[in-house]
Amino acid sequence: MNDVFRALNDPNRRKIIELLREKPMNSGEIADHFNMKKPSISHHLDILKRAELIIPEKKGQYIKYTLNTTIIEDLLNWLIKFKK
Amino acid sequence: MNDVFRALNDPNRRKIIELLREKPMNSGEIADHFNMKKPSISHHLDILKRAELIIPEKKGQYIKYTLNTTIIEDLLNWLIKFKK
DNA sequence: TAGATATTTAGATATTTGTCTAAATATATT
DNA sequence: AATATATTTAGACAAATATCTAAATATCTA
Repeated sequence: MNDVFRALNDPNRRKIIELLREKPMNSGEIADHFNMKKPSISHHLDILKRAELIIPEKKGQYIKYTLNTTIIEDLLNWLIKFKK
Repeated sequence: MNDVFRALNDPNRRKIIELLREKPMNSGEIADHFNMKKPSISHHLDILKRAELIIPEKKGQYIKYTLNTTIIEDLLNWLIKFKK
């Protein structure tokens, strides 16, 4: 759960997962939505990957990133404890 | 939403809100559950307060902290977008 | 009012984090 | 094989963060 909170604790990374909610993208397409150099995007993707919030899939010279809703589900379950 | 994610991005602060889920407490009682000095607890409470995850209420010389589930609700709603 | 208890503020320090540039790796195309 | 495109790795640096000790503030009680 630590990695997930860490990953979500950055507005750029939250924006990335919001983009991937629409459709899977490669890192170049993601980068087009930001004023940030590619290596920084790569760094953010790495943190999201380690939290398993996104799944990379090699497609030739590209890597397609897909949102992993399973982890979101886990987070929802953690939070639901507090409701009431 | 930034302040909320920031506040939750620390295991000690998550433990604090888990404690407050059981019942409201003052900062001394909270501190008893940690190996941390009082000023550090105060710092964490401040971050949780700024995120409005906890509500302080002055009770004489104590301050009683209560969990604010409204903000948890907001967070749940933000996350639900990603489900499915 | 003096002393005790609860909490915060201030200032210091070590660690973590986000970003950059430059270079490396991997795959595709000509 | 040489060049182009996509992505990552390495290394540097400034800013943010978590913790501590010491001191300040607020309230209660004798």
